[in-house]
Amino acid sequence: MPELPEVETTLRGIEPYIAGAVIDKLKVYNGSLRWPVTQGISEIVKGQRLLSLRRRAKYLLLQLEQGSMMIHLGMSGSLRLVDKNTERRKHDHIEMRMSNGACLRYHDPRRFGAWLWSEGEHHQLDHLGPEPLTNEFSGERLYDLSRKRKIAVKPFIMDNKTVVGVGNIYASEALFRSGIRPDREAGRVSLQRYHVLASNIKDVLQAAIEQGGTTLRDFVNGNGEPGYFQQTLAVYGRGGEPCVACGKALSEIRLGQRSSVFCGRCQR
DNA sequence: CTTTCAGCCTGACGGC
DNA sequence: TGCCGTCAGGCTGAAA
Repeated sequence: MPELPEVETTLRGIEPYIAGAVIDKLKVYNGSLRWPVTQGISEIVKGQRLLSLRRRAKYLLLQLEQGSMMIHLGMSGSLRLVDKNTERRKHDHIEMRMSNGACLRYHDPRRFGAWLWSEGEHHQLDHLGPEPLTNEFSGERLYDLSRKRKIAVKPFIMDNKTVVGVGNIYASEALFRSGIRPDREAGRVSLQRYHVLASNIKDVLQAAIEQGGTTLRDFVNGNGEPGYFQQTLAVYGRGGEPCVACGKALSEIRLGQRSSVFCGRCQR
């Protein structure tokens, strides 16, 4: 499940091999993704130079001479660079061949991802909050946005309007590090504690991005799946197991349809 | 306005 | 062995 660090790692992994090259061919084998892949995209992008790549939230944006392609990896998507003769795997839905020989394949078993072209803005980006690793995202922002909000703090920080790129794994870990219960009302967390939380969100994401850097070579003839799983997770996926800090069995509840694991002693 | 929730999809896994 | 139900989860859009 790619979260922001995995998307950032994917960007850094593929960018050196395809930026500046011309798209020779884009082949869509199965365009039935989260939204249908843009009609006629192969003809639109053929022969266009890929000018630059960037990331916004968990979206990858590929700037072309005319318009841009926006890719989302959804729950199970990945991109990898392969030799063009490599046999296509099951769930390899899109292939992009470049003038320099690079061949990029989009793999997505659950097809929750997206691959769209637009001449102008991609409206999915219209109402996104700030990037977590910028100064726009801060404890003050969390505090200000949460006043009088009854929503639990965990779904509050996972809301893309609050801050982008904080999925279930990193929300759970950041709350544990901050000693805040995930089901606490967002409006009942102090400014001081939101400072700590914002700082921990930045730290866990930054650490994961740095770890991702060690797996970049996997994007060339590798599986294209960066190793977020290598990161030590204190609570995520550990319901019932002992807290790494105090030993008490970790609690597991559901918030906003997502499993939430926390320590009832360390988090208040 | 805020909050909740169904639905999209496949693979892994547990129970029988 | 295989069948069935459940879970995983980002995001949207509709309902409450």
